[in-house]
Amino acid sequence: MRRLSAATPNAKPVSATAEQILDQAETLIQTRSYSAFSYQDIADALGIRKASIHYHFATKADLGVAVVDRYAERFGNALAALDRDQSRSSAQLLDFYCEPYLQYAQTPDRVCLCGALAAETLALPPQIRERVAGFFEDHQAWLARILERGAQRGEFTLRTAAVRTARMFFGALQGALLVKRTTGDMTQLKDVVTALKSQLAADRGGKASGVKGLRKARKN
Amino acid sequence: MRRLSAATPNAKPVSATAEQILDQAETLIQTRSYSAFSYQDIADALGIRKASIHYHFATKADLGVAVVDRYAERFGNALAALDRDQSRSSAQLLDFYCEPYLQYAQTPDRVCLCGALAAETLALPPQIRERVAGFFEDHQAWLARILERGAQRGEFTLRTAAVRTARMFFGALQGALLVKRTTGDMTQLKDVVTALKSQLAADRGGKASGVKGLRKARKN
DNA sequence: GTCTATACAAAGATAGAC
DNA sequence: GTCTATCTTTGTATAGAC
Repeated sequence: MRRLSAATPNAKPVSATAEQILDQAETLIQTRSYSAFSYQDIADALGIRKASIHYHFATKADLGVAVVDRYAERFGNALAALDRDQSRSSAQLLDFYCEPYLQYAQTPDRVCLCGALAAETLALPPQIRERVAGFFEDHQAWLARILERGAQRGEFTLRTAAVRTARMFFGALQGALLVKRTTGDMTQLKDVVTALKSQLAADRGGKASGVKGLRKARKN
Repeated sequence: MRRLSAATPNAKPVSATAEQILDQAETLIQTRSYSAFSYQDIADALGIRKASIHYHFATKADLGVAVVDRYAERFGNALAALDRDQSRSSAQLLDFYCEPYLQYAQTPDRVCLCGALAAETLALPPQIRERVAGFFEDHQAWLARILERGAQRGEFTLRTAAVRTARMFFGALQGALLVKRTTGDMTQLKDVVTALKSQLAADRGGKASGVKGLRKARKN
């Protein structure tokens, strides 16, 4: 288990160029994968030379780590903020969570950075691999927390343990994004989000239905 | 939409070596991705030279296409057979469908071939891309058919249209497999399968519950 | 069908001038 | 910080002998 809020003391005051390199690398990993992008791609995009990139990020692994850290921190901060905000409904929080996925789905070829990296885990430097794993654990833990809370408030009906539902929820979003990009069918992601929400819709029983739903699904 | 049964008239009588090459390539794509594997990897594994591989598969793209075709056909045949078999319950059919995912999950580092390829769609030769898209469409269509049938028989309660549920189901399996491999947590896949089944569990209403469940979930 | 040899391009990375 | 130049390795692919 890892921490979400204090992900990294975002202390690093990276230069403007370094920032642009990170932006490009992030996009390239999301669209073409880590293995398939090169320093040359970034150099071309920014109008600089390969060697200049090595000044900012000595190795490709260093660059990859920096990209994932920045990405995870951005998400981590947003999730931590949502976590603290007790004013919103759990359903709203889930909506917020799905937002980035839906946004990526509107681009022709972007997926979640960590989803893309996960598909080539064994080809990744270990430092990157660990961070991707941490990202997954953090996000699924966050989702489980929100689902649990929503069930207690009677907003949702969980048909199995919150942790399991969270894993299904997360996997479905990641998988759907990959499918969407390959088939080009924009409705893929929307359909999955709709389906996920339908599964969670509270039974017409009222307040205690969340707990009731959980009980009903014994060891299931 | 594409056809499942007559996927390819599996007429090709490939040589023993070609078969071994396909096996290795399939495994390498599943574990390391298409971009990250090379003819050298296969040559090493089989104890032959790179050049020999080119005799069987002129280009890497050709090899990739052959791998995907064989993989899709294997699945396609199995699904078509299940489709024809009216004796099994829909729940059983879904169990069969999940089997390969659970088996991959038991290996340390294998995922679905097409799931792996989807993550690097833009780095793939178009012929491969198209086939992966076809695989996704076929499988989701198959799942939708089974879900629809199960709902009509009262085995399942669909909380939204079968097509949407199928997309959620498929995405969740694919996503979970990727997450599982990265985190190394064997329970990931089992949890998701459990969660998916819980979502489908028929309401205690009896026969007509499938249809009822569908009605209830209006435009949701 | 498999080998050696080789061509050719691209990759990640470093040295050192400016 | 960015450049040119260069090194080294690896990748895909071909030619031609066996």
